Amino acid sequence: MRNKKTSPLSGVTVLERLRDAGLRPTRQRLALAKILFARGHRHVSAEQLFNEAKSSRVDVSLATVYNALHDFTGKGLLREISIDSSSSYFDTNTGNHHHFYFERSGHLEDIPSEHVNISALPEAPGGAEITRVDVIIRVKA
Amino acid sequence: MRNKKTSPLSGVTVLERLRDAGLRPTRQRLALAKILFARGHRHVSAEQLFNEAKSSRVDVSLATVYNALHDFTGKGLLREISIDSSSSYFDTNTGNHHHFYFERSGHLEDIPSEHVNISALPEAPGGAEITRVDVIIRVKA
DNA sequence: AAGCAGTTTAGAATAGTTCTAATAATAGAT
DNA sequence: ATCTATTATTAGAACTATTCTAAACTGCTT
Repeated sequence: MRNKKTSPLSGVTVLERLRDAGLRPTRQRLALAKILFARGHRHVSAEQLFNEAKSSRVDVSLATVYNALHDFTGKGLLREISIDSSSSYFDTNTGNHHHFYFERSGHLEDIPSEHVNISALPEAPGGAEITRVDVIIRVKA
Repeated sequence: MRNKKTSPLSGVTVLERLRDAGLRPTRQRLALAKILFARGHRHVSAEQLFNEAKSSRVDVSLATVYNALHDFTGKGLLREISIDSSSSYFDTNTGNHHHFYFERSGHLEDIPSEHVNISALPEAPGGAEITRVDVIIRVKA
């Protein structure tokens, strides 16, 4: 086996990120995490990630892609979004923000939370704790 | 032929509602519409509606339930909501409002639009038209 | 009453996701 | 380094929600 962990920047950082999250940095998880976190924030479906992995000659099964996405989500590295019941998206931006949803293309775009101002939020019934507030602006495009 | 149009939203009114929407008031659509619109607003899944129909000895196929839900949605009698990628809900309240989503039970509850105040909505990219703005408040219950 | 477009239906098909249980890899102790 | 217990990966089967198919039926107009 070549390629120990001599990769420039991405390799090591991604590895630390997995370790810090308490996830074993396996070959597959590292490869997927690199694809996910290498560049800026993105929204991916399981199928998309699976295909990208294949294209970059990373050999992972679809089940592993699902496992990784859920593991990452469970540890707060990703956030799951279901806008359209046909499939889920995973957002690498786990901070507080909202979304434009382009109905025609099914594409998502982040809206920084400062750009949306919500006032007068109602109390949750029975004093239940609010997990989060999602604002989805659907646009016809 | 009792029960002609004694209650505001039963029998005849439902029939008129379908006709006005340009939908043929078939036996099945009438029965489903009665279940949906008889009482106050509600959120139903296809499976739920199918079961309620069975319980009230209305003989409809699951395919017809799906057809009806989509036809009603297409004509503005219902509004589709996908919060959880596992299944869709149809809301008999088609007016402007938002939702509490109870994560544990998967239950939905309406929030009148007056109870949420959104200011500073961003422009849609490329001047695209905004179809609607959904606010989902997820609560841990 | 007759014809036809619009509906319904059972069951097959599909899409996305999860499960199974066998195999392999990792972390930590030796 | 090696051993071991634990955790991860995998192919393929299974599952769930939904859509499709194509044949039978119904409500509407004439």
